[in-house]
Amino acid sequence: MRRIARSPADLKIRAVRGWPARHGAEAPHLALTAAERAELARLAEVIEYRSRGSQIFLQGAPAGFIHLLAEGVVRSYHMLPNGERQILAFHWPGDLFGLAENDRFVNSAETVLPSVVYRFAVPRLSAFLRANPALQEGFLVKAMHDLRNTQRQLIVMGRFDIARRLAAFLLDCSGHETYYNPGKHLLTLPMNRYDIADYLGTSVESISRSFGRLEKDGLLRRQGAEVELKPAKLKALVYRT
Amino acid sequence: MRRIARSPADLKIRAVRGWPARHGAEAPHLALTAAERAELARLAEVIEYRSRGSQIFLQGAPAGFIHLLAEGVVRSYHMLPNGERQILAFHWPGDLFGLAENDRFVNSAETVLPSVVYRFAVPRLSAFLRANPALQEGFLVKAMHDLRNTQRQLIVMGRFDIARRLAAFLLDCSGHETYYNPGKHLLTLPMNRYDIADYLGTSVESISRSFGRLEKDGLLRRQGAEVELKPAKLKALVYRT
DNA sequence: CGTGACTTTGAGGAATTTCAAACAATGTGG
DNA sequence: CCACATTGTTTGAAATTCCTCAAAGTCACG
Repeated sequence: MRRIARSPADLKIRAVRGWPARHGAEAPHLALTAAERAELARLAEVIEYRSRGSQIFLQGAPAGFIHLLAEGVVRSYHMLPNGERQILAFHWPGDLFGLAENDRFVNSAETVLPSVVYRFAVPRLSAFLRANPALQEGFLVKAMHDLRNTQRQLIVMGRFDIARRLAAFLLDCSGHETYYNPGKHLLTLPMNRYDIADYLGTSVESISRSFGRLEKDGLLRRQGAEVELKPAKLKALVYRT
Repeated sequence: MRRIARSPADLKIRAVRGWPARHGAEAPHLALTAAERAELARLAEVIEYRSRGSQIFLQGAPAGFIHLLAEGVVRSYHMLPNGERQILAFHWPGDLFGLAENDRFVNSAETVLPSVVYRFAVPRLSAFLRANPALQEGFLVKAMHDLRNTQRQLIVMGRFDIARRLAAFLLDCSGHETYYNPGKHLLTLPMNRYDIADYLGTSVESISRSFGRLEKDGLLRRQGAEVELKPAKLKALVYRT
């Protein structure tokens, strides 16, 4: 972990409004003004994590900060007393993370890849948001965006079998163009099978078998560390029947 | 469905801050001023649903409103193309509901019991929140509260077997004193077994068998429509091992 | 008192987990 | 640059949980 300088240009918040402000195609990121970005960047400490699996914070620790991912991939997870791990979300650039309850982090966060994080002290950020209603509205929009996504995941966990969960997950990942080549339909998964299993509420073995099943049925092809997707067929599995 | 007059006194928002504003015991509801309550009540239309199972809105319908439950119990659920239903949340008085995406409701909502709902037109509410940063902060706090709860449910669905899911659910319900007598440990469940099954991602039969299992193991006793809980034993099952 | 909605029980079958082990990829020190 | 250790992935077989189908029991209400 190391503090570095960074330009406000890459500060962004990934969220779409549920109720669009104006109609038409909805941008995947909030429209922040240059001034807002600069101010936010000034408030934050920028932290670079140089390796995979770096701890960003631990559940139960005093929670004085809000985190915004600038670059890389992060996992938020919760450990149960028996050692089981449930990954609650993978975070991509533009995502906020680090929910608290009673001033303690509810979950832990670790890098999946080397990452860069903006870290905001809560009191300073709150004060700033109170003074900037437009930005605070942006944070509200982001929270509702995350709520929608978490609810969607709840549907997946409640009603899909493992192969279908995996298909839904792969389609989600393919929404992040840094790791997906839409021309060749080639997905480079940044996380390993254990991560996927702990995210989808199952075991590594079941994930591996589901990959096998989807491959046998022609919905994807494993190619070393990469996966060639057949998006139409995957969607048919996820959304039909 | 009927529109009725109602006093702003019962308008409340159920949420605890993750990062308490001041230290000490955290109130279970946001501290709204009388003026804020009155203003909000003035903005809203009050709708009374006189029977169980009344549709409040349907997924896919144009989403012009935010809903705030004043009285009763409501379920938010999502229907899959094959007719399966996943209940995403039960709402209690003080809960906001009705998430949208692209101006359409993502989920449906129905009353579980006769209920009273404040309905806010989105443009008017947004304008009002923009002009009242303190209230908008309250809505942000509420959204993060709901996000925490949804994540907790994700842990339950991802890592708990059915009996443990049920135990966790019953403990959640016992947090609502309208339906729980803490002296006698007597819980009056407002929803039926189908609702519980569709919330916990399982079948009615499994719910029934889990009730049987928990009863046999002495964690609860079924008494007609009510359930006598042994909270300590239920917590031991949910939080240990 | 009958009817429909809700709940419980039983039995067989399917999906998934668990345990074990082999296999593949990756990185490190000699 | 290779040998070896480590991490990550896949496969097999047995055990378990849960689902599905079927049916009986229970409750509330007109």
